[in-house]
Amino acid sequence: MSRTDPDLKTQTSAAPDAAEFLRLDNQLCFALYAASGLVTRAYRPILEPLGLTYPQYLVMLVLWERTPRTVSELGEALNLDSGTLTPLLKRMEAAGLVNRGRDPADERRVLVTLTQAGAALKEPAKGVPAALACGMAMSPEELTDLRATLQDFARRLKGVADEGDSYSRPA
Amino acid sequence: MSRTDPDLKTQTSAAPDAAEFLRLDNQLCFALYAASGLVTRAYRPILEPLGLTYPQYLVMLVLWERTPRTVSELGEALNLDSGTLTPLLKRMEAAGLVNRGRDPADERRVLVTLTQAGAALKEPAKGVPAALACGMAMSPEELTDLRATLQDFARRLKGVADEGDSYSRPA
DNA sequence: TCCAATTTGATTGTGTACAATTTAATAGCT
DNA sequence: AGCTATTAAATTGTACACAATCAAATTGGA
Repeated sequence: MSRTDPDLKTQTSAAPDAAEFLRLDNQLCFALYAASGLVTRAYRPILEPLGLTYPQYLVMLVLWERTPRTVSELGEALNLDSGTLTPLLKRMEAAGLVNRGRDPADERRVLVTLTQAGAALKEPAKGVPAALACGMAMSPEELTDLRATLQDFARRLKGVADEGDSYSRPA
Repeated sequence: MSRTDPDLKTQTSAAPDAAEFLRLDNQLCFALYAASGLVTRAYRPILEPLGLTYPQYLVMLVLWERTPRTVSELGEALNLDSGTLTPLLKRMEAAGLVNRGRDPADERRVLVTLTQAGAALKEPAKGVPAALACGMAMSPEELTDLRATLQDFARRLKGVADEGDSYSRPA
């Protein structure tokens, strides 16, 4: 018995019985969890010269599309709440990438805009996707399929999460 | 022009030009990042009654398979380093789920074992996969395909990451 | 034997993440 | 106007996550 597989339990996928079947989504969720960590890790050395972390890069992608944005708009786009975004944006402000200021029309809102340096960073950042893509070597079809599957998966999971915390729903 | 899509830029996937093509893996990586967050969120209400977070649940899955395990074995299985695992395991020790002790044969190693309470938690935890799976409603084929694709994707990404930090390689 | 290189965890510092609470401001109703 | 409910961020507290560094133990020669 020389199984040297370090994964949770990579079955031979021959004939999964009941117990194994239940383990399948554990494997799937873990695969997702692990792949996400690898994404962050893969981006790190590429983004480091730009002075960005991966979540900060995602914020910049949104801001490069259109600006200004409110904190809640960023949160909706990235699936993050203010408890995550506020300190993240403060660090980006300290780095001179963005400005934060209250919306005069509605003082509850905080408008996030790009500084000149932040806008200028778009140019060197154009090489980022290629730098990553050249390493993973997936075909456009594979990329498209996986993305579509993940988005479908995410839509279903969002449903599960919404059922879970019933108290956070309008009623 | 009434585009109300909150995503980064969900194209119509008609005829991607060069710029759009480069954006594809941004979308893919973000989809992965977002889906991973949703996994953690979906597990939260299910694991909360067991007193576990999702990473802690992953550690328990490994320990329920076989015990004892060293910290580095856990790290290899879960793709986490000691800086993450040490405090996590200490919290689990404080919660009475695991014991930690040096290996008499090699004092550098720390052996993690299950307490009675930790081992007993396996029973109620058996309902966890079903609780999650019943909500996402994916066919076994879909689950298997997505898992396989993700693992393939992860293998390639691992390659990219290893190229990135060239200083962490043996030489 | 002795000692340099390696291995293994722990520690430190920074940066996400999110639930729960708080604060401030707007909107809606009477 | 005055009051209540709602909304938007910020804050607080807890929990990952990893790079860099440190300390202790083991290993492998010379």
